[in-house]
Amino acid sequence: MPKLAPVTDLIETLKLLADPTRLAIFNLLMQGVQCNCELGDQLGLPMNLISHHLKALRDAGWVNAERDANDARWVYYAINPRALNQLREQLSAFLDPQRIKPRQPKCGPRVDAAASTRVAQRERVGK
Amino acid sequence: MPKLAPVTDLIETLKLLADPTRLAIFNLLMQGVQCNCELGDQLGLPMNLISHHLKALRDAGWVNAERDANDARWVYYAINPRALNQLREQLSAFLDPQRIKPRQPKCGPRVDAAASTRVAQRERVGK
DNA sequence: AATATAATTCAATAGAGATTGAATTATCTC
DNA sequence: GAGATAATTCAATCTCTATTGAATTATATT
Repeated sequence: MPKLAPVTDLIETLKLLADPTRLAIFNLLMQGVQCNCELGDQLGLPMNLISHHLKALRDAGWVNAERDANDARWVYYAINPRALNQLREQLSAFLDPQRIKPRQPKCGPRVDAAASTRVAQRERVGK
Repeated sequence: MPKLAPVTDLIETLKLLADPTRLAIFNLLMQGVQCNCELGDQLGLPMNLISHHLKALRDAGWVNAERDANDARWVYYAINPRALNQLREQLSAFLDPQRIKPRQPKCGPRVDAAASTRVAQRERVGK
């Protein structure tokens, strides 16, 4: 079991987003409120499949569901704006270029006096 | 085949990032240059697996590889800063809250005169 | 109450890709 | 050149989960 602790939160986020169908649904919701059947029509997919992915998005708290006030058979889905912001911040923090620091790899020949000596020796020998 | 065209680029990006092992590798590289064996040690994973994921990251242009100048057996891996910025921008654009527009779902009972009428009628009938 | 509609749930299948182990390549040291 | 070391490549397996089809739930209409 590898040491993945530092990224366990993020991986859940990314796995959720990384499915083509689910991402396409999410993308349509980013254009505004939609109902299940409308999503299915636009993507050419059956309702139960849409439902399945919407459940995953709801369980994660990314999407809110609301029944039609006049006819409760219809359910409208919308992006949860708070969750969207958290998502943005989570990714932005992870990908922050400032995180990259100058660094000496711990393995490999040391780039120090010893190494310089070795190089010098090799060059002499090579001649 | 669903209409996923709008997200085909992004899905490649996300699939690449959404694997726990690969993300852990990426995360270590975000801390600075590392060689294969060092990554394997820290994650407790075999070199060939590390290699496999590094290849995927290199193929995508996210990671650069450079051989040690003194001993070419060692290869050092580092995040490609340009690619990192593109990645950030791609995700940031997709998740931009500004994209969400007010919208009437096209299905469901119309929230218009007809609907109001229906509601009014139902209420009368219900009584 | 009976029928129709929107959506969800459930069980089974199928497919993608991560992991594993072995073989191979490239480079260095002696 | 022979042996050692870092890394990669290859083929086979295993696992996870998206998809599919059928059954079920919830609500509305007549």
